[in-house]
Amino acid sequence: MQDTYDAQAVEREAQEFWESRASFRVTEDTSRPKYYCLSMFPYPSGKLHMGHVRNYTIGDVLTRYYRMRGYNVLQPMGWDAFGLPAENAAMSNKVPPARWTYDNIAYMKKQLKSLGFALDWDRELATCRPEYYKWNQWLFTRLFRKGLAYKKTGVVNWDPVDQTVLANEQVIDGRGWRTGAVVEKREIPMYFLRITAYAEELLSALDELPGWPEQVKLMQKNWIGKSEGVRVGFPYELDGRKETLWVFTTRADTLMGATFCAVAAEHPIALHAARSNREVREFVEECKRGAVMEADLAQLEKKGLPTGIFATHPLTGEKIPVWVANYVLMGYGEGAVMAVPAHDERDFEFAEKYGLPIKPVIRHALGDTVPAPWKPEYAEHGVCINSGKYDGMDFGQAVDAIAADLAAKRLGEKQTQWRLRDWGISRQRYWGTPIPIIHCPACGDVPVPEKDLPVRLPEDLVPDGTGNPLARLPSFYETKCPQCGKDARRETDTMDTFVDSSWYFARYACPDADRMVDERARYWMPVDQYIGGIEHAILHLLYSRFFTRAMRDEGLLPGLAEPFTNLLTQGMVLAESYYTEADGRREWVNPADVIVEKDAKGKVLAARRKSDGAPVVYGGIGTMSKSKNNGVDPQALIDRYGADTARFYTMFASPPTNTLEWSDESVEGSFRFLRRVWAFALAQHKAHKTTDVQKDARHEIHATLRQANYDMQRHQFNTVASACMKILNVLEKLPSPGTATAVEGLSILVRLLAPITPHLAHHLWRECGFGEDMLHAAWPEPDPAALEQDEVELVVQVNGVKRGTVRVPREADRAALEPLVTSLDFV
RNA sequence: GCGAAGGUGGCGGAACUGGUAGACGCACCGGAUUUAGGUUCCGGCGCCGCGAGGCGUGUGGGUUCGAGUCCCACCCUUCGCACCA
Repeated sequence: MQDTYDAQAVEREAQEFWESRASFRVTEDTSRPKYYCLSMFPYPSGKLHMGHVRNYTIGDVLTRYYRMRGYNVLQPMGWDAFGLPAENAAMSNKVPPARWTYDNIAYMKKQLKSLGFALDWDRELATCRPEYYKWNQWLFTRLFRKGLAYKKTGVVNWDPVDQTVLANEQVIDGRGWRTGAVVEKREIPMYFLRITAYAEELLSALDELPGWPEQVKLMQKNWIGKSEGVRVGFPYELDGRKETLWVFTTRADTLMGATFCAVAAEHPIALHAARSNREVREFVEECKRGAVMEADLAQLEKKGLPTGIFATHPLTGEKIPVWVANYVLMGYGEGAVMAVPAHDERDFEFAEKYGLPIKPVIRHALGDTVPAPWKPEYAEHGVCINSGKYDGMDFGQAVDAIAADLAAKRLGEKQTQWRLRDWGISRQRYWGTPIPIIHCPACGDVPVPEKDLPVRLPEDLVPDGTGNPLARLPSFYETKCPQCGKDARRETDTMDTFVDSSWYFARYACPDADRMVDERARYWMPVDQYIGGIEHAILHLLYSRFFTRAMRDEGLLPGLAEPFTNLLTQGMVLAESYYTEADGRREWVNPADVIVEKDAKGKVLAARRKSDGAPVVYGGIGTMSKSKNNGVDPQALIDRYGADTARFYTMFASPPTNTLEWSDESVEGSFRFLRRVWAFALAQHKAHKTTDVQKDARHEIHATLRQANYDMQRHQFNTVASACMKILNVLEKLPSPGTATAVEGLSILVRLLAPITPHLAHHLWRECGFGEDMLHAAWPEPDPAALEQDEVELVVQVNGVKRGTVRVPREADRAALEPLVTSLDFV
């Protein structure tokens, strides 16, 4: 055994050992319980970032932990390889996205291997390969024939200078990121997946996911947004034609207080008014400017204009004005709302601003009137007033009565409304899965027949930022109709990359299958533990739940509804940022190049740049980003301290679900700990062995182990790491090496460390003679004799009234304790 | 704007059911060893105070014998967004 801890040598040796034995290759084995541990696959952006290291270390700790407990564990890895950054890189480097992507994959794979993850690389997949995206296309054509995929118009961000569609990300403050031009909304035909067909099931099944964080389930529930209400019709006339303006409301009890209606700028009424009224036309134009991002729209000042059109109130017969308003969205519900200013905050503000009538129809906690300013009580349920025959009814009675009266007039009925909308998957971009549709002038939209799949994406194009190069490539889009054989045009839009990531977990079970998935998926699915960033709490996870059901209903995954049994959402990795300021311009300085000065108590006094000593300003803590130059390259960490230190640090520094704030100093502490472990093991290695048992130390080690076992179960890896440090502290204080307690303590410590620092554990396990391959060493199960509590709980009473409990060590001398609390009684 | 989560020393975090707040690590301070140290070891370390003591878990209230933990209001930070109907 070497005198000093040489991480690089230890890690090389362990990795070669695992490689030579194919330690992590797994097959279906029905004799053992299976455990499918999956981390969200990376986008091949170039190199690993700290978020990857954290994510995959969590997965690897669980993988190795379950392996040591005898499970048949699958941990695969692949690449979410389609997407926008590859096109951007292509534009700046003049290299095809494919080339850039494959180069990145090769480099990042090398990095992942250097971290020693227990991955089955035989199952690697990349979504940009035809063998993979063929099945995106295949499933799409199946869903298309079923009507679960369909075409309609959707709204996109349009850059009028580059004549191209922009992603939300490419719109900055309402302008195109390359051109600076004000972005416009534009409606274009797109393909949608009918996720709303599964809305009810996606919602109700959340109750049967005990292994998911409540927070994520709640966010999904709110996202799906089931609401029970009434669809109400307001008749109106347009150029002599009788029409009905339909709105949806959850507050039909307030219908008698509706004093106007508001429609979206894209609504037919608004468009009609725009033709004859210049003001309305300008307002509609104004609403079209700007991006489609809903978070931005929500913060716009509420504005509107009367359309000059009046609708008839379905109950009173009164004429009420129809306004066009920027806060009404065409994509939600009917694109129109009825406004009840007295009992809705937004309508209240709007009515106040434009002098529209406010008619209270509900008795609320503060009375029968609704004086400004707005009070939340106005929106609460109450008894109807000023509502004619509905006076005195409560919410439920009024809704029932009004819905019945509307139904009698054929102007309404009860309806369930969902917030969830169908999923638009068309992207006017090159680097994605081609949508397998052929547009035939005679036959219409024809799905590509199975025998012609995949529709291959040419891999040698270089986009230039002015639209999809596929649309300029006749050899791609010129084709024949598969039905009639006449000239036809192939669809050039590609799929949203969320399609790729909505089923990859099932493909890992059978990466070489000649079908989308085969029977091996029945063995491995569902994923037992899924790990990934909290930022995917809604979209990716919801789409995956939808896809699993769609695949189930295609007969691909019989009986499977939920893809992920347990979900762990890791927190973001954050870092401090610093900048220098000159002429009002900020230059961001990487934290690695900053020296921080502290006072005698460790408080930060000042910071300066290493190179020239220039003072730098603290820019706060935040996610690692290029713009703030505060990224920490994990490769530097691995090169300097080794993979085990990187792994130990990321586990130890913070509980997995919290944000992790980067700290160079703590890395050093982790490395120092591993070196101490090495030194202790070396001393045992050299020592003369005795059978001496140090009772107190042994007791403390086992107590710490029990706590660590418990913490591992609840995924508190940071306290497991702390437990390792505590055990070493105990071991180092033993009077002499080589005792039975020292040897047993070391074997416990190494086994506890094995999931976190597998290379070091592997090496010490062999050197200290515990066995050849520690992957087969059982996780230390608590000693049943010691399982009895380490502490006993004493109930403290005063005059017979329970005043709490006191925990004392089991060995504590009760007689010695009693005098300290003479006024109390122990029970 | 809406939905979700979180605020504990100089820092990351412990504290399981309401019961000694600050485990473990970092930083910092003191000491020892060392030719030296960005080494190792030992000790100290919430704040105020010479001290006795007082104050302390974002802020302000409340429940309780007892609150980091439960309730109400507010402030701040982070994540998500297809705004609300």
